[in-house]
Amino acid sequence: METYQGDLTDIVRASGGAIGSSSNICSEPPILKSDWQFPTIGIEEPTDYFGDPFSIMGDPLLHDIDTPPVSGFLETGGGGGGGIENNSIVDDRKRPCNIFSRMQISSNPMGLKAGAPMLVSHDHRISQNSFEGCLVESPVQISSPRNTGIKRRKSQAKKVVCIPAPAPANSRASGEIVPSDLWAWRKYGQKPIKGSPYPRGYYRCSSSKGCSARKQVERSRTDPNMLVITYTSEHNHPWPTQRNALAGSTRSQPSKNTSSAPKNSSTSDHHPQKSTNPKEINAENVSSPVLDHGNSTSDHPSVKEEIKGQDCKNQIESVADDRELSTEGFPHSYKPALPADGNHSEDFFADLGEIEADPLDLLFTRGFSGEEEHKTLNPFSFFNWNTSGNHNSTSF
DNA sequence: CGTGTTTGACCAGCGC
DNA sequence: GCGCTGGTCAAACACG
Repeated sequence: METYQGDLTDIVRASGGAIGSSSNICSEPPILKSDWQFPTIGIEEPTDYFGDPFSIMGDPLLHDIDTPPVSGFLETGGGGGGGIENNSIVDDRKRPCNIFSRMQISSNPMGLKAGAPMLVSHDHRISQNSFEGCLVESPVQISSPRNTGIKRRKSQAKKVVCIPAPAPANSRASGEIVPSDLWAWRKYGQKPIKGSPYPRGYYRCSSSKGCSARKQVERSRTDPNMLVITYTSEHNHPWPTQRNALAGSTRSQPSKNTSSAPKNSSTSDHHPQKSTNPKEINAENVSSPVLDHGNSTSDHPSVKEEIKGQDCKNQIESVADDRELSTEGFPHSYKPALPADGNHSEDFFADLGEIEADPLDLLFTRGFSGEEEHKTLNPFSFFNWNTSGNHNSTSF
């Protein structure tokens, strides 16, 4: 459970454009809508542990939960693909503390087991306002077998987000997709998944040493253009003021990797290989820091709701309709768990500015071209994150 | 030196 | 209980 802030954000971002397009969401590059506006939910104070800005918000999902929507909720067994397998989360969701409770379970984005039940919730509050797309929540315990007592598959809560693979811009030459987010992620493993031509990459938050936030990135089996990101655990720290991860990350070309790349190449996964370039790194990380806590609101973009076993693409489409994401895919309501002072945001983004091609960059600069500068400078303004909870800043 | 990626091996959960 | 599979570790290596 951790904050998925950033991650989701990224996702959103990545998917954002896609969302706009109906059918080809996955393949098409994000399209920015000038008229799009973030939802004006005024989340003002991040809170909850980990600074979940959304903590203050009621659990949108609960609503759904209470009212069993279409399909049952999924409970992820943790295991298999994305962990979206079982259903049983409901109770947990109601828990205030459970971030995942806020999340929605998406259908099997990955095209995982057909039988796997997925939870879908449509909370308009979320979906429309926050972009939460389809998050899958599964009770997952964060576990690291070797580490402390976290158990692996069993009950870890997971959030699954399906997002369109980042457009070429974010992708590497190799074609790898690199969604980016503000959180620093370090890849600690990659494994081929049975039944899927694409390998799954395992990432852990490197923004903070103690952070247990993890995410899994893999391509959708059904739609290679879609990336399925599964978040596990929450960030135990606010959000990276600095991207430490970037430090060593810059490998323009994995030397070894190059060689190794080929291995992966087989998988053709985009995400898994993060690249060396900070940019790439960012890109890879699908989520955005901000969103994490978030609820999943940030996810929306790609997130689809898999109701009825539709595959991601379909889901996404539906989502797109509902939510008109910004091109960026930022969650409307999402607010980063930043320190109250606005300075951080600036600094933070300032750094971002350094990253070329950074999705964020694009968002703030290109995407919103024509907008007021301050917006560009202050990303949060987009989200109405001002303490005042303004709505306007969000309008693009 | 710090951080990231790659990759094989290990371990545990799960299904039969 | 066994085998399969997924998740994580840790060594080796690369980059700035």
